[in-house]
Amino acid sequence: MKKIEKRYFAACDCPITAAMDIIGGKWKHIIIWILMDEPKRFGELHKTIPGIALKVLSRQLKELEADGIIIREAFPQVPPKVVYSLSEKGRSLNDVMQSLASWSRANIMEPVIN
Amino acid sequence: MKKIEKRYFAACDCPITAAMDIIGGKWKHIIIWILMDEPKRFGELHKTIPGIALKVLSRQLKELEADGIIIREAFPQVPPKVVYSLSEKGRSLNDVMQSLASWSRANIMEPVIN
DNA sequence: CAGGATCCTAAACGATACTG
DNA sequence: CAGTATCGTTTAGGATCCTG
Repeated sequence: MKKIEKRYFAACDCPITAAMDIIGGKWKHIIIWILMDEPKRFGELHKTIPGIALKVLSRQLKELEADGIIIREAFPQVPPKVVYSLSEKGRSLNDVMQSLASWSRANIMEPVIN
Repeated sequence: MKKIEKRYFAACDCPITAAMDIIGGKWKHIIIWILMDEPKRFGELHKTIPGIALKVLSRQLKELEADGIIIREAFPQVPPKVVYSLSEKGRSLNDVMQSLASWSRANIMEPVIN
């Protein structure tokens, strides 16, 4: 599916591209980071991530689900309730995320709070 | 400079964005990965990374230099010679890169060789 | 509440030609 | 050799409205 077309660099011996392909982009890593804490509903994610458009959040979630990183669980009730959580594979990204976080904290100056 | 405009998520408590901002994109992590091995000239990088356009490689290198990740050393001779290498800060990304690489190797199926 | 549909913008990416 | 200039393409990201 999607991933196949997007994986350009298997030719070079850079084994990082696969991971970057999954956590790359403007929001994916943030979503994963948040879900690493605990499962969340769609609306919660939307509120937790300031600035993300509904459609974008929706699509990112779908892509992460397609990549086997997160699990979407829909409860058939009115109003609807959908809970997103990390899969086993998603949770295996923890080391990567911690590594990224610790480098960020060590190397980045003051964040822009506003 | 550039980084400031591009850092959107300091508001959320996701400390990963800073690192993703630097190694994100389609090529940055590949360039860093290659330079992690040894310094390379512009043309070598171009040959080592199949598919990257000259203009794109050039701009990525400039951005990485601006972020303090790589060092550009130009030798004033004809024909010109320019060598790119990782700075101390760039080399400090090694843990992150190894972490990404090991996750990728563990989780990704067959790369598309062609 | 969770999101799909539609339309739009900005920016990333790319191919080719050219220059100091 | 190491790029820059120019132009074109692609796609991620976004605003708004609508629906089961």
